[in-house]
Amino acid sequence: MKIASVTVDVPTMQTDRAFDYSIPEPWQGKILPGMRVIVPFGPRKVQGFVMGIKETSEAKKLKNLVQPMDLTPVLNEDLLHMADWLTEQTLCFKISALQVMLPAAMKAKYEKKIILNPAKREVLAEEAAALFINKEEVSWKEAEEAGLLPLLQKEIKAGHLDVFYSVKSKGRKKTVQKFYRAVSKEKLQEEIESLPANADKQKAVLQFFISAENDGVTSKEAADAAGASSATIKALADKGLLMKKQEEIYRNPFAHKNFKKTSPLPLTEEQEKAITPILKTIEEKKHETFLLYGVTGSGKTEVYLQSIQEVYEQGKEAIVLVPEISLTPQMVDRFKGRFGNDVAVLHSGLSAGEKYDEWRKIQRKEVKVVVGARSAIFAPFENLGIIIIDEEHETSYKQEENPRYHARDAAIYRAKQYNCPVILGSATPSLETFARAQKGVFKLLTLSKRMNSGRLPSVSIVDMREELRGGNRSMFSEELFEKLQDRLQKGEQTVLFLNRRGHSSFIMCRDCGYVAQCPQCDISLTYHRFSNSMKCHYCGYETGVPQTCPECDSEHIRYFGTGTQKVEEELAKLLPEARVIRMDVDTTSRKGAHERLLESFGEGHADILLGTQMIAKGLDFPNITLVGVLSADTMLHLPDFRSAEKTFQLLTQVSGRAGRHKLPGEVVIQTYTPEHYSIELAGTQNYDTFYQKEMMMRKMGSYPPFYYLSLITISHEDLLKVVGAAEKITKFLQAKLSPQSIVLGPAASPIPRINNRYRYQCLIKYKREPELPSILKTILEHSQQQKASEGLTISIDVNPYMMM
DNA sequence: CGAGGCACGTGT
DNA sequence: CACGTGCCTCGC
Repeated sequence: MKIASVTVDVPTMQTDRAFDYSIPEPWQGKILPGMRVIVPFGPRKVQGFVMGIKETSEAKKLKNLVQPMDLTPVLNEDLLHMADWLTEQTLCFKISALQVMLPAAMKAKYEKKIILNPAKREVLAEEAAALFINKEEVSWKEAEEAGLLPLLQKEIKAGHLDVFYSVKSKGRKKTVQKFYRAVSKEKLQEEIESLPANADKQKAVLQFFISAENDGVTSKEAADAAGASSATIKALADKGLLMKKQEEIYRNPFAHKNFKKTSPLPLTEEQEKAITPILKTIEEKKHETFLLYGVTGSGKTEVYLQSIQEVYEQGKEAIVLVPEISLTPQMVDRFKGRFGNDVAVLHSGLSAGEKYDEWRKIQRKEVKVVVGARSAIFAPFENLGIIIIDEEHETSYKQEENPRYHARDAAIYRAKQYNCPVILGSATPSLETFARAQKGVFKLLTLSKRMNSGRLPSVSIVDMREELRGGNRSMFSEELFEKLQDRLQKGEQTVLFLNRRGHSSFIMCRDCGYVAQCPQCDISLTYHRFSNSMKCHYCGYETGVPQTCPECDSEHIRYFGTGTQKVEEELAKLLPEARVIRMDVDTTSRKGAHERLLESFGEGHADILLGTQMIAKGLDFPNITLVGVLSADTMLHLPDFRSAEKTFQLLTQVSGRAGRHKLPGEVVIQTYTPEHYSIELAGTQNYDTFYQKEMMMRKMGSYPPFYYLSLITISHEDLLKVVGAAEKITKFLQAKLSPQSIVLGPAASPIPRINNRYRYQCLIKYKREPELPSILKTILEHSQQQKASEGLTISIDVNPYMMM
């Protein structure tokens, strides 16, 4: 056992395989699969993952691996298998699959340095020597910026300098210095007595260390307790009476919070009925996927908690996935409240270091439950007992970069590895999931009643075209405005929801219809009030706001697309007495801002909560009795076959925020297309009818769940080259695929140009196409050669969610 | 991805 | 024929 087979951190097609390295003597037997190692690769050093250990190698000459980066494997065997599966499923590089499973802090940090050979300091050219005054190494970048590279290169050749490559992990473990008694308590007592009379500070500190239950305190803690300063502590340490030790600690993002311990609630009859088959599966150690289909407020979370309880009592672990956007403090509280310190939380609000720490808690088996966003599905547990995906229909479970995986598929794969159940929970399941439940692939569990005897809110749909005809040009319909006033009087709370996805704010000339466009992408520029500029969301292009129309010189420039700020202003005009909290990217970008705003609203410091998607989920306050949706149809017109489904889901979610407790709730949905079935049916909260109707539409369009999709996007600076390549690919596919499959395109992408690159796409619809992965791989391999020679980029998304 | 090699071009 | 610029190939 002395050869390690290693996947290197070089994401290209040619290096997407294992490379063999011999393991030098001191590491033999200590290098294990799943460890990160540093290996020489070509002239430099890179990070790699040990995939396996073997005796022999095909390779002619082996290099030694430099050293391991970990003491124990960071990926267990099951995760290594999962990486193979991910690679196959999403057609990504093995290295990308491995990296996505680890916190970003564990990615490699590369540094290239120039080291001085000390014996040669004297013979260096003057300019080069200037760089090495008082030091023996200079970063490559520094040398480059000084414009000294050609000179230094000569010196390197002459052997006066050396190039050195270093590989480090980005993340740092946080440590703290703690002080301990260096001698016995008795000795300390003696010391106190022998100290001069005026040294009362030192005496107090020593007294503290004598009486302290367990020593091992930070300098600040000791100083505060004894009323001394850190200098005193240091003096005592220098005398050899105290000793200091550097200890590793976890960053604790929840340090300031106390979690109220909760115990299992009595289940309703419905919940009882739903949980029974889950518990049975856990007991029998079988894999099964459940769809927990429960209306908003029906108590799905309690079913999750009690299912986890069962797993927990068996000594097994649980993963709970939650959409990033609803990983709110309220949600975290519920899990921490039940399972206390046995819960790790992974979400984007944490710093890289905090995420790393939470991850290490999991790896060291210090926690049993992980609550996190998409990538938490890769939590390094080894004895998984259950996986839960809340809000199963959320599109954020699909990763939009490589590896383009869907957490739902990953969850099912992992659950099969451990013979444990998956619970998919939603009030508005994705069509794919519900169809599978109907077919019996998933087991359907239903919760049809609200807890707290809350009734579903009554919903009224307002036709904004009528309002306009009636002379109301404001963004509030008469009905919504009256209800707003009413709540204000009663002291009840309102949530106003602004759906901005699709349309963002843009500016348009009212005389000639000119809309500011990005010069590099075929998309309108978005108006950013904060910086008073126009920005492109795709390439980052930024320009000033035109005062007059560049086309016709008109001064009638109008700002379109109601942003939250604009609504806020209008509210201030119409209802000056109302206290409004606005939640959008601007007000929540600071760490913890999201939490503070919600808390403040929950405590009744405001009458109206105004926001974008981020307030659609999870929000659960008893005093909310009115929900207003200002423009329900903005995303209905996106070029996406899921737009009706997304609209229905969003409206249903938002409506579910009202009347969750004693007070009955009302919902007002404003729209320009009240006749659309997704809006009409969201109004009556009728998922089943929506499902039927939408399934018909999908069947007619040959879309999922009737067909699978794969999307190929081709991009290049030259439009002709793109079209040419896209046509070739389409022809190739048509020739290779079975006649039952449909190949659409090539057609320009919905955003035909991004960053000066034209984009064409080709969509494959298929029911059964076992050869497709290998066909797609061929296309990718072929494109690799083209990429070098022509600069073509081809990306493939299996089961895409974004058609852009 | 990033280095070193090599096939060209320019300038002498 | 020395040296610079850009493309191609290779990496255990």
